[in-house]
Amino acid sequence: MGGPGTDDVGELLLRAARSLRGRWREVLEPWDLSPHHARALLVVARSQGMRLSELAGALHIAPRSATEVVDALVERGLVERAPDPADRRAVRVQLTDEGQRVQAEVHAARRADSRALMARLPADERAELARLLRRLLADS
Amino acid sequence: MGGPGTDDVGELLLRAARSLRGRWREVLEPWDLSPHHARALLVVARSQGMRLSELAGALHIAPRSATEVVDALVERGLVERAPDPADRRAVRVQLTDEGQRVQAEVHAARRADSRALMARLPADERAELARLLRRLLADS
DNA sequence: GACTGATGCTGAGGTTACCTCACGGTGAGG
DNA sequence: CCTCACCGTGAGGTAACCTCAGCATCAGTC
Repeated sequence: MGGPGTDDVGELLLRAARSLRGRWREVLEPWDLSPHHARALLVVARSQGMRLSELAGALHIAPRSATEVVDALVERGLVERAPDPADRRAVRVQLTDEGQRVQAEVHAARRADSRALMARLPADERAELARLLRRLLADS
Repeated sequence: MGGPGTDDVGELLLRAARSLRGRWREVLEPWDLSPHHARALLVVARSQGMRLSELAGALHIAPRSATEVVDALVERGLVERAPDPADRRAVRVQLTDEGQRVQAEVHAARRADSRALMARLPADERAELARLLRRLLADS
């Protein structure tokens, strides 16, 4: 808008985040992954063999919805379900080799892009930005 | 990876924005408005009598989708369609009195909330944050 | 003044990412 | 072994998008 002075820092924050997400979406195109699925892939990579319900928690979605996310990733051959030997109700989710590979590539690409954006600021200002954001998030 | 210090400023940015949006959603509850509809209401308020296609542009959605947004707001009695005297194909959208009232309230509430969050930072740091974010947004 | 091609909105129908509810399989404590 | 809690999933629903087709209208050409 270019309102008066846009003293509204919140609006700036949202716009910056939107820009970042837009870039991310573009970055993901080569792999034909939605940001959503990429995020799930990353979470699974972070803790292999996690339960479906844990995944749901990590993604802040209902357990039922985690089933669908996993279905989609399984269909793409990126993750697989494995029975939990200790609890036959539970299902453990882990990356396939393909999933491992894709996850690594995507993660690297995202990181590179994020870094490219942040390169607009010199290192010290970037650190300052991080500090300020962390402070905002102190207690949610 | 939660790496050492999460040098990933991008992630912090996204998290801060998510937190802000979550709060916004709560703020809107009393009016039973989705963030989406509230945003549309605000856009219409900013330029009364705008065309549906303009609204679509401002919201970055397809023209067809603007029809639906307006339908919803009309149903809630917040906006109304008016014929464009100069072009009988076009439809102009404007706030009803109720819409005007609600928009003002919502806008004030959102602003107050954003301000409450930002109050975690002293004024000078807030200004610094705004400066840094603006720089990130410099060109898309 | 009629023809042609663009433009503005909307009906029909599809997709994605969520949700709740109900259910069968399983674990765990009394 | 019985009940009660918990795990994942089928069924079915919603919100916010989309594309495509169609009708009304406008603007320029002859």
